[in-house]
Amino acid sequence: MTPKNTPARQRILDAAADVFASKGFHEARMDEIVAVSQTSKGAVYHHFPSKNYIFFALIDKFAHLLENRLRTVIEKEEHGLQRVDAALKICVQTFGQHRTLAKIALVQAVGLGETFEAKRREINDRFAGIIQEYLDQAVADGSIPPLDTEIAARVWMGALNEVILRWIFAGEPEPERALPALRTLLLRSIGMAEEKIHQLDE
Amino acid sequence: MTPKNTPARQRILDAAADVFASKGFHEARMDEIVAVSQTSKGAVYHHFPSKNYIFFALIDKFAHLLENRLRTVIEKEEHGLQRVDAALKICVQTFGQHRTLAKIALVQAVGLGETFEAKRREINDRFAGIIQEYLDQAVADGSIPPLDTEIAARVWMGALNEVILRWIFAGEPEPERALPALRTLLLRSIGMAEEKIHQLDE
DNA sequence: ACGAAGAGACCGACTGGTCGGTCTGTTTCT
DNA sequence: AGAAACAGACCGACCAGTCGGTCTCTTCGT
Repeated sequence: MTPKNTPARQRILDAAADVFASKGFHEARMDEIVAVSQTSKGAVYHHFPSKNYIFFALIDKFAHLLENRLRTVIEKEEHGLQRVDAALKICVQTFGQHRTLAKIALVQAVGLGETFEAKRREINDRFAGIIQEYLDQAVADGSIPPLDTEIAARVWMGALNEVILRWIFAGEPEPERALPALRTLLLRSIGMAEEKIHQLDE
Repeated sequence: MTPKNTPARQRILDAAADVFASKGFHEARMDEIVAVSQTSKGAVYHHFPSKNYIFFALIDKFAHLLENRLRTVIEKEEHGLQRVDAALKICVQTFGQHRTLAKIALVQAVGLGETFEAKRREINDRFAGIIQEYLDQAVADGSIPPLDTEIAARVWMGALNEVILRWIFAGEPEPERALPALRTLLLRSIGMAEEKIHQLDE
């Protein structure tokens, strides 16, 4: 079972998120997490077995949150087009609500050792898989012309990733502003008819 | 002036590239670079002031190589469409020829401290700028409809990045195979007319 | 021609600060 | 009382970088 959330435990997680997000995994010092969380070395190691574990926990938490939201929102919509729109919106919204976790998952989790990389790839692939799944449906029901959905899924992930990243670092363009442009670009890329795309703009 | 290339110096750089690429910056041990390069601690620190410096040097080298090739190849072509095609090709080709450097630049350089991140962003922004520049030209000469070229440039970078990354880690799909699909997706995304895109397929 | 003197490449044992993690209490619940 | 939660002093592995020294190779005075 997942461990219960004592207030201290939560404070530690929040502190860790802040420190990891701003310093990166290696530069983050356990002592700083201790300081920011206003607890102690003892408390931290009472609740968590290691630095790695805390980092993993944060990433996992975010990945699950995003995946659940995505699946929920997507299943609610009927047609491929609305699904895409809803999915993009919920992604941007979730990243927006959790900037620090987003930064950890997208930036700080990259370039660590093989152990971390495996985890990261696994999550990455799962999301690419989700996108591909729905693209395949869209092809099957004739909403879009046939295409290499594997590549398309990667292209979409990369694009979204980059736009979010840009916002995390530069603070602009705001996702809410970038979203329509992004949506148009992505839908066009898979050959969606121009009229259909503009249906969403009402 | 740039330091002259003694054989030892070059061996150290090559070794560093291998070790950094496979282990990441922090996990890479100077002792391993020493071992792989078949030199010694003294030799390494005789040629380079620090671990950071070597890492920077490798990234810079690759970024300049890529930028030069890009500019050369692009200027050689007349029309927007051919330029895009040539640019994509040379990117993929360059990444392909330098897998280890590519991995360092795209993966291992992420999530290090503020110092590294600044450098990385600077390079990233420069490339995004290049893409945007040519997209703006294409809009100006009427090859494509008006659009938010800043977002479009980021989308392109992200997409290319992700596809290359996927290949670096999974070994497939081969860029040569992925390239046509990628090209079609990207050109469609900016509203290039379908007939024009297919002109490239002859 | 040739040896001394210098320069620069290179070697590797060693060091010293750093930081994740532990351990011995102390306090606070139940 | 007993256990869980917490505090913080302390440990010791680890590793980037140092430093005294060696080994060529060139240069130059005689």
